[in-house]
Amino acid sequence: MELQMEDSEKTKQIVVLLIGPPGSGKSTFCDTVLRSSHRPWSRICQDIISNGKAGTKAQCLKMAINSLKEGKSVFIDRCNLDREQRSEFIKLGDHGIEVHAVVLELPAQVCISRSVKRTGHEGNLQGGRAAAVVNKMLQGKELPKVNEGFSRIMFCYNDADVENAVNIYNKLGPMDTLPSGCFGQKNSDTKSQPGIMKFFKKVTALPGASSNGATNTTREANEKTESSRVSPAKLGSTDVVPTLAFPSISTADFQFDLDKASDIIVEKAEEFLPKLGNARLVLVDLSHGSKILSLVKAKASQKNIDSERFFTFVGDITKLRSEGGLHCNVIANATNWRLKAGGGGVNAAIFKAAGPDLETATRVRANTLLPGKAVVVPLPSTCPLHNAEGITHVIHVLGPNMNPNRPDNLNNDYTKGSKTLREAYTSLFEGFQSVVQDQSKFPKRSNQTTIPDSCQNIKEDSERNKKFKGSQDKALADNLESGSLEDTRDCGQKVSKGWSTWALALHSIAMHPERHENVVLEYSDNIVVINDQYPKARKHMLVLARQENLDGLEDVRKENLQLLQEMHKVGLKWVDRFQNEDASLIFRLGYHSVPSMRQLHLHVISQDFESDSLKNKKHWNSFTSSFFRDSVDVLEEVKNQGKANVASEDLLKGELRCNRCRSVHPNIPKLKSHVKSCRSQFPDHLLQSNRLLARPETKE
DNA sequence: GTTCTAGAAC
DNA sequence: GTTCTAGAAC
Repeated sequence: MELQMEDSEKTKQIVVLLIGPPGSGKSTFCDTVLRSSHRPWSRICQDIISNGKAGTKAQCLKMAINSLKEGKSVFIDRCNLDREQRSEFIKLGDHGIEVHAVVLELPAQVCISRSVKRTGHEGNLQGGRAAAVVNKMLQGKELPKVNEGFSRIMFCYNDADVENAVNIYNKLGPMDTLPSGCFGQKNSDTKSQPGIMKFFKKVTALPGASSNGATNTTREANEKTESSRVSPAKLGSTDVVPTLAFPSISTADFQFDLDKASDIIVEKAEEFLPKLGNARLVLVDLSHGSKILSLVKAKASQKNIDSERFFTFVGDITKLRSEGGLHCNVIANATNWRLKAGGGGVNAAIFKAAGPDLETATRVRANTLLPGKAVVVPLPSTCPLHNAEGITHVIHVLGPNMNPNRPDNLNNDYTKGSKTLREAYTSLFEGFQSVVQDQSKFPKRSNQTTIPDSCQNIKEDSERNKKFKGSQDKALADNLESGSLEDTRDCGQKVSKGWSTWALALHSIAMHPERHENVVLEYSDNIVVINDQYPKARKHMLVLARQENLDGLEDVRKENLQLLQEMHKVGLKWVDRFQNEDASLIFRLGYHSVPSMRQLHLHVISQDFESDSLKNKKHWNSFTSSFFRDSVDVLEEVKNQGKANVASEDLLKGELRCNRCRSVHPNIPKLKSHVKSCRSQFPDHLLQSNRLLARPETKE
């Protein structure tokens, strides 16, 4: 007891090994503790230790030693399922440092389904593979024992146990220690498993612990559990939750009233949380004494807003993960109307930390920003913020200017100011919402990669390289392969990597229709209309979008809706023209799920498919399977869910079916001869919603 | 995206 | 033998 008292006077570092399979909630555990603990922690996660990618055990050990030297306690966030895997980390405890284990023994099904569902995990375990991996790992599992060298082991079997454990470490101050022993284990092959509730009684009864923080900690944790205000499954539902970190808009330079601003922040957070799934919003400020943070914190708690999903955080918004242990995949930038680096505060810091990549990526999206508006900018994977902090998007947002010493201020008009600030947060949170939706449905994208995921990237790179093959010199190819260079051809504009030269033709026409008079049928500021060079039917033309960075359907977002509507309208106009010439022509308007050529283009194609250029299965299936996405459906989807669904390229390899009667044919010539004479009605699906455009008298 | 062609399918 | 496809090359 005496010893314990003495020890508690000094900082008492600990090493905590998390033990559990993928999906058991290890990362969430660490993140939650790191977020609010007063003890300096370092989370050592093998999944991201190598520049955001999976690394080795040796790297983890090295980093752990460094962190311990810096006086931090460490979480070892890797599976650590067998004794051998754990042994070297236990040795870290040789110099008076305690080594703890927290065992996340959640039902395998829970872990598997989380692993399968997860889209933002820093590791590499998505899709159905997860089940196999988790199962295999669990087979080799050895539960930790005190005699391995742990001074303390805690077992968690459900979310409530996990929450208790989190709280215990959460509240553990730098001087505090926790009682030694084995806690919470269910099937007792050890003697000391009093179960979680018994454990609390035991701890509060410990005389030596009564003066240190651990007692209070555990008691509070206990009370929290007993009052059962903890919503289940809040913890560990995914390992990395989509999180937006944002600074308070307009309250620094623009001198917006803090009290009013905090009302608006809380109001908007409350409004958006329900729309954001499990995603989190974090208000960040650099200083500990931040008034806006405390105001927001108080108001949020008054309104009973879920503090797991909306909270405040003190730290540098550009170093939240590396220095604060808080992983935010999206950060907001309180920017200036020119969307330029400089000025001061957050804007300068973010542009500086992100390097020139951010400026380039921003320029592609917008040149200026109005107060109340926001623009979402995906960070290229080359960007330091992406690599080091796991930030995939920066959302620039401009708030109202209430600073009387600055030009264009609102002259203390808070009616207008508040309206604009509300609008700013709405734009910001909507932007975040669109990112969350993208990332949950399309976790893989090379130029807009969400979370480091080496396997996906490798796969995608090789896919892209297929298109790329043979078109460039080897040096460039190698550079692209390693992801170190961006393609700077074509007007010197940066483009996402991987498009071969032939695939750029449409992009070039879209950007410079005036240079392609011979093929361009018409163009406006937003669209270019051309005949398809290799028409796959009697009439086949393309409506190209003229917007940069809109390479295909996958890139389409809500903000492009108007453009899509215009493209559709122009397509309809041409259908009308063609049908005036030949009323028997029947058309469909739509997009290829995955285009071969860069630049979003709408196909306007007659359904006869009478063409010598239609030569192979890929041609046929790209227009007649669900790989072809009808423009009407795309419009609906973008309107309702902020993006369009895209079908798998596998559909292109499917059997050859007649587009009318759906009969199967063995090869292209036979299919074509059948199609030429097939007079069956089109499938029901196409007869609905104007997917098929036919003149009334010819509609069969 | 197309062209070319080896070799599979018939 | 010819027809047709699939994959490499561009």
